[in-house]
Amino acid sequence: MTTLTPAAASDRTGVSIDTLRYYEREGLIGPVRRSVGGRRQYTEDDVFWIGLVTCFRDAGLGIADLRGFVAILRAEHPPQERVAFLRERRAALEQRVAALGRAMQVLDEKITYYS
Amino acid sequence: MTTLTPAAASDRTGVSIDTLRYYEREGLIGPVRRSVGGRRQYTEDDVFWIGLVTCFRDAGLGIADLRGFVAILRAEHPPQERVAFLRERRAALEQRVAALGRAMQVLDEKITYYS
DNA sequence: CTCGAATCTGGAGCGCGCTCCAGGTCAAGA
DNA sequence: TCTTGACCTGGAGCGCGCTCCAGATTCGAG
Repeated sequence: MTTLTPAAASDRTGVSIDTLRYYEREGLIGPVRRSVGGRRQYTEDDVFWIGLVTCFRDAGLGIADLRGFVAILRAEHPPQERVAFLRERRAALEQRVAALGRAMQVLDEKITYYS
Repeated sequence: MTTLTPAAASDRTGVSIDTLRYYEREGLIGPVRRSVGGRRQYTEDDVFWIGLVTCFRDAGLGIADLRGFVAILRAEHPPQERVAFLRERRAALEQRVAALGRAMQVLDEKITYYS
Protein backbone atom coordinates (compact mmCIF):
# COMPACT_ATOMS: atom_id res chain seq x y z
CA MET A 1 0.00 0.00 0.00
CA THR A 2 1.34 3.37 -0.99
CA THR A 3 1.78 5.86 1.80
CA LEU A 4 2.64 9.52 2.08
CA THR A 5 5.52 11.25 3.80
CA PRO A 6 4.66 14.05 6.20
CA ALA A 7 5.54 16.61 3.56
CA ALA A 8 3.28 14.94 1.02
CA ALA A 9 0.44 14.61 3.49
CA SER A 10 0.85 18.26 4.33
CA ASP A 11 0.69 19.19 0.66
CA ARG A 12 -2.35 17.04 0.05
CA THR A 13 -4.30 18.33 3.02
CA GLY A 14 -3.08 21.89 3.28
CA VAL A 15 -2.31 21.31 6.94
CA SER A 16 1.21 22.10 8.13
CA ILE A 17 3.46 19.26 9.26
CA ASP A 18 3.64 20.75 12.72
CA THR A 19 -0.11 20.90 12.92
CA LEU A 20 -0.43 17.31 11.71
CA ARG A 21 1.83 16.21 14.54
CA TYR A 22 -0.10 18.40 16.93
CA TYR A 23 -3.40 16.83 15.84
CA GLU A 24 -1.92 13.40 16.31
CA ARG A 25 -0.69 14.28 19.81
CA GLU A 26 -4.16 15.55 20.63
CA GLY A 27 -5.72 12.34 19.38
CA LEU A 28 -7.59 13.94 16.50
CA ILE A 29 -5.93 11.76 13.92
CA GLY A 30 -3.98 8.54 13.81
CA PRO A 31 -1.99 7.18 15.43
CA VAL A 32 -0.21 7.24 12.09
CA ARG A 33 1.81 4.19 11.11
CA ARG A 34 5.58 4.50 11.25
CA SER A 35 8.41 3.22 9.11
CA VAL A 36 11.14 1.11 10.68
CA GLY A 37 13.11 4.29 11.22
CA GLY A 38 10.22 5.99 12.97
CA ARG A 39 9.01 8.25 10.18
CA ARG A 40 5.29 8.72 9.74
CA GLN A 41 3.54 7.05 6.82
CA TYR A 42 0.17 8.59 6.10
CA THR A 43 -2.39 6.39 4.38
CA GLU A 44 -5.22 7.58 2.13
CA ASP A 45 -7.53 6.92 5.03
CA ASP A 46 -5.43 9.21 7.17
CA VAL A 47 -5.64 11.89 4.51
CA PHE A 48 -9.41 11.50 4.32
CA TRP A 49 -9.74 11.75 8.06
CA ILE A 50 -7.52 14.83 8.14
CA GLY A 51 -9.92 16.31 5.63
CA LEU A 52 -12.82 15.72 7.99
CA VAL A 53 -10.93 17.27 10.86
CA THR A 54 -10.06 20.28 8.72
CA CYS A 55 -13.67 20.61 7.68
CA PHE A 56 -14.78 20.82 11.29
CA ARG A 57 -11.94 23.09 12.31
CA ASP A 58 -12.88 25.44 9.47
CA ALA A 59 -16.40 25.41 10.77
CA GLY A 60 -15.07 26.70 14.07
CA LEU A 61 -15.13 23.59 16.25
CA GLY A 62 -12.47 23.45 18.91
CA ILE A 63 -9.91 20.73 19.47
CA ALA A 64 -11.87 19.38 22.42
CA ASP A 65 -15.04 19.19 20.32
CA LEU A 66 -13.19 17.24 17.71
CA ARG A 67 -11.76 14.92 20.27
CA GLY A 68 -15.33 14.17 21.29
CA PHE A 69 -16.28 13.61 17.70
CA VAL A 70 -13.39 11.21 17.17
CA ALA A 71 -14.23 9.37 20.37
CA ILE A 72 -17.84 8.88 19.38
CA LEU A 73 -17.05 7.65 15.90
CA ARG A 74 -14.09 5.46 16.80
CA ALA A 75 -15.07 3.72 19.98
CA GLU A 76 -17.95 1.37 20.28
CA HIS A 77 -21.04 3.31 21.12
CA PRO A 78 -24.63 2.36 20.58
CA PRO A 79 -25.89 3.99 17.37
CA GLN A 80 -28.50 6.04 19.20
CA GLU A 81 -25.83 7.56 21.39
CA ARG A 82 -23.82 8.51 18.33
CA VAL A 83 -26.85 9.96 16.63
CA ALA A 84 -27.70 11.97 19.74
CA PHE A 85 -24.19 13.34 19.89
CA LEU A 86 -24.16 14.16 16.20
CA ARG A 87 -27.52 15.91 16.37
CA GLU A 88 -26.31 17.95 19.30
CA ARG A 89 -23.24 19.02 17.35
CA ARG A 90 -25.41 19.87 14.41
CA ALA A 91 -27.63 22.04 16.55
CA ALA A 92 -24.58 23.91 17.80
CA LEU A 93 -23.55 24.59 14.22
CA GLU A 94 -27.02 25.85 13.44
CA GLN A 95 -26.63 28.31 16.30
CA ARG A 96 -23.46 29.55 14.68
CA VAL A 97 -25.18 29.92 11.35
CA ALA A 98 -27.89 31.92 13.06
CA ALA A 99 -25.29 34.20 14.67
CA LEU A 100 -23.69 34.72 11.28
CA GLY A 101 -27.08 35.48 9.81
CA ARG A 102 -27.68 38.18 12.41
CA ALA A 103 -24.31 39.76 11.73
CA MET A 104 -24.90 39.66 7.98
CA GLN A 105 -28.25 41.31 8.48
CA VAL A 106 -26.59 44.15 10.36
CA LEU A 107 -24.10 44.51 7.52
CA ASP A 108 -26.91 44.50 4.99
CA GLU A 109 -28.65 47.29 6.86
CA LYS A 110 -25.49 49.36 6.85
CA ILE A 111 -24.89 48.60 3.19
CA THR A 112 -28.41 49.70 2.35
CA TYR A 113 -27.96 52.80 4.44
CA TYR A 114 -24.75 53.83 2.67
CA SER A 115 -25.89 52.89 -0.82
CA MET B 1 -30.07 61.74 30.57
CA THR B 2 -30.08 58.51 32.49
CA THR B 3 -26.92 56.47 32.35
CA LEU B 4 -25.84 53.03 33.48
CA THR B 5 -23.15 51.94 35.89
CA PRO B 6 -20.65 49.37 34.67
CA ALA B 7 -22.53 46.67 36.56
CA ALA B 8 -25.82 47.68 34.99
CA ALA B 9 -24.32 47.88 31.51
CA SER B 10 -22.84 44.45 32.05
CA ASP B 11 -26.23 43.08 33.07
CA ARG B 12 -27.98 44.68 30.14
CA THR B 13 -25.48 43.48 27.55
CA GLY B 14 -24.36 40.19 29.00
CA VAL B 15 -20.77 41.30 28.61
CA SER B 16 -18.55 41.18 31.70
CA ILE B 17 -17.29 44.43 33.20
CA ASP B 18 -13.73 43.39 32.52
CA THR B 19 -14.56 42.73 28.90
CA LEU B 20 -16.34 46.06 28.57
CA ARG B 21 -13.21 47.80 29.80
CA TYR B 22 -11.13 45.65 27.48
CA TYR B 23 -13.30 46.57 24.49
CA GLU B 24 -12.98 50.21 25.40
CA ARG B 25 -9.19 49.94 25.64
CA GLU B 26 -9.17 48.29 22.24
CA GLY B 27 -11.26 51.05 20.78
CA LEU B 28 -14.26 48.88 20.00
CA ILE B 29 -16.61 50.97 22.10
CA GLY B 30 -16.66 54.40 23.65
CA PRO B 31 -14.80 56.24 24.92
CA VAL B 32 -17.45 56.04 27.60
CA ARG B 33 -18.32 59.22 29.47
CA ARG B 34 -17.09 59.48 33.05
CA SER B 35 -18.54 60.92 36.23
CA VAL B 36 -16.61 63.56 38.14
CA GLY B 37 -15.11 60.80 40.22
CA GLY B 38 -13.97 58.93 37.12
CA ARG B 39 -16.60 56.17 37.04
CA ARG B 40 -17.97 55.11 33.68
CA GLN B 41 -21.49 56.15 32.69
CA TYR B 42 -22.85 54.06 29.86
CA THR B 43 -25.53 55.65 27.70
CA GLU B 44 -28.24 53.79 25.81
CA ASP B 45 -26.23 54.44 22.67
CA ASP B 46 -23.25 52.76 24.28
CA VAL B 47 -25.43 49.78 25.14
CA PHE B 48 -26.70 49.60 21.58
CA TRP B 49 -23.20 49.74 20.19
CA ILE B 50 -22.04 47.05 22.61
CA GLY B 51 -24.87 44.95 21.20
CA LEU B 52 -23.51 45.37 17.71
CA VAL B 53 -20.01 44.46 18.83
CA THR B 54 -21.36 41.39 20.59
CA CYS B 55 -23.29 40.41 17.50
CA PHE B 56 -20.13 40.45 15.42
CA ARG B 57 -18.04 38.77 18.07
CA ASP B 58 -20.64 36.00 18.26
CA ALA B 59 -20.36 35.66 14.52
CA GLY B 60 -16.67 34.97 14.97
CA LEU B 61 -15.10 38.26 13.95
CA GLY B 62 -11.86 39.10 15.69
CA ILE B 63 -11.03 42.20 17.68
CA ALA B 64 -8.97 43.58 14.80
CA ASP B 65 -11.87 43.06 12.37
CA LEU B 66 -14.14 44.95 14.68
CA ARG B 67 -11.65 47.75 15.04
CA GLY B 68 -11.76 48.06 11.27
CA PHE B 69 -15.54 48.06 11.36
CA VAL B 70 -15.60 50.79 13.99
CA ALA B 71 -13.07 52.84 12.06
CA ILE B 72 -15.07 52.65 8.86
CA LEU B 73 -18.35 53.59 10.49
CA ARG B 74 -17.03 56.28 12.81
CA ALA B 75 -14.53 58.21 10.78
CA GLU B 76 -15.42 60.14 7.67
CA HIS B 77 -15.13 57.86 4.72
CA PRO B 78 -16.77 58.21 1.35
CA PRO B 79 -19.90 56.03 1.27
CA GLN B 80 -18.59 53.86 -1.54
CA GLU B 81 -15.54 53.01 0.53
CA ARG B 82 -17.75 52.02 3.43
CA VAL B 83 -19.97 49.95 1.20
CA ALA B 84 -16.95 48.19 -0.30
CA PHE B 85 -15.64 47.40 3.15
CA LEU B 86 -19.02 46.16 4.35
CA ARG B 87 -19.51 43.98 1.30
CA GLU B 88 -16.10 42.47 1.80
CA ARG B 89 -16.95 41.67 5.40
CA ARG B 90 -20.22 40.19 4.28
CA ALA B 91 -18.47 37.95 1.78
CA ALA B 92 -16.15 36.71 4.54
CA LEU B 93 -19.18 35.80 6.63
CA GLU B 94 -20.69 33.95 3.69
CA GLN B 95 -17.51 31.90 3.51
CA ARG B 96 -17.98 30.97 7.12
CA VAL B 97 -21.57 30.00 6.50
CA ALA B 98 -20.39 27.80 3.64
CA ALA B 99 -17.81 26.13 5.91
CA LEU B 100 -20.53 25.48 8.46
CA GLY B 101 -22.73 24.06 5.75
CA ARG B 102 -20.05 21.60 4.72
CA ALA B 103 -19.54 20.49 8.32
CA MET B 104 -23.28 20.09 8.82
CA GLN B 105 -23.47 18.01 5.69
CA VAL B 106 -20.81 15.68 7.04
CA LEU B 107 -22.78 15.39 10.27
CA ASP B 108 -25.95 14.69 8.33
CA GLU B 109 -24.25 11.90 6.45
CA LYS B 110 -23.09 10.33 9.69
CA ILE B 111 -26.51 10.77 11.24
CA THR B 112 -28.11 9.06 8.26
CA TYR B 113 -25.56 6.29 8.44
CA TYR B 114 -26.20 5.57 12.11
CA SER B 115 -29.98 5.96 11.95
C1' DC C 1 30.50 6.17 2.36
C1' DT C 2 29.26 10.88 2.59
C1' DC C 3 26.38 14.67 2.56
C1' DG C 4 22.31 17.21 2.93
C1' DA C 5 17.46 17.25 3.23
C1' DA C 6 13.64 15.49 5.72
C1' DT C 7 11.96 13.93 9.91
C1' DC C 8 12.01 12.85 14.80
C1' DT C 9 11.05 14.40 20.00
C1' DG C 10 10.16 17.42 23.82
C1' DG C 11 9.42 21.68 24.99
C1' DA C 12 9.31 26.76 24.56
C1' DG C 13 7.03 30.76 22.43
C1' DC C 14 3.25 33.41 20.52
C1' DG C 15 -1.12 35.99 19.33
C1' DC C 16 -5.78 36.21 20.68
C1' DG C 17 -9.41 37.29 23.81
C1' DC C 18 -10.38 37.61 27.67
C1' DT C 19 -9.96 37.19 33.08
C1' DC C 20 -8.03 38.13 37.38
C1' DC C 21 -5.40 40.67 40.81
C1' DA C 22 -3.28 44.34 43.80
C1' DG C 23 -3.59 48.52 45.54
C1' DG C 24 -5.97 52.61 45.60
C1' DT C 25 -10.37 55.86 44.94
C1' DC C 26 -15.23 57.07 45.24
C1' DA C 27 -19.91 57.11 47.11
C1' DA C 28 -24.06 55.87 49.71
C1' DG C 29 -26.00 54.08 54.04
C1' DA C 30 -25.81 53.54 59.35
C1' DT D 1 -17.84 60.00 60.38
C1' DC D 2 -17.09 55.41 59.33
C1' DT D 3 -17.82 51.46 56.73
C1' DT D 4 -18.70 48.87 52.84
C1' DG D 5 -18.94 47.83 48.31
C1' DA D 6 -18.59 49.20 43.55
C1' DC D 7 -15.22 51.00 40.63
C1' DC D 8 -10.58 52.67 39.04
C1' DT D 9 -5.74 51.55 36.68
C1' DG D 10 -1.91 48.89 35.10
C1' DG D 11 -0.34 44.74 34.50
C1' DA D 12 -0.01 39.70 35.08
C1' DG D 13 -2.05 35.19 33.96
C1' DC D 14 -4.52 31.82 31.24
C1' DG D 15 -6.46 28.50 27.72
C1' DC D 16 -6.47 27.72 22.92
C1' DG D 17 -4.35 26.49 18.67
C1' DC D 18 -0.91 26.42 16.67
C1' DT D 19 4.27 27.50 15.43
C1' DC D 20 9.01 27.34 16.11
C1' DC D 21 13.37 25.60 17.92
C1' DA D 22 17.36 22.56 19.32
C1' DG D 23 19.54 18.60 18.94
C1' DA D 24 19.44 13.97 17.35
C1' DT D 25 18.21 10.50 13.75
C1' DT D 26 17.11 8.65 9.18
C1' DC D 27 17.27 8.28 4.34
C1' DG D 28 18.13 8.94 -0.54
C1' DA D 29 21.24 10.80 -4.02
C1' DG D 30 25.89 10.84 -5.73
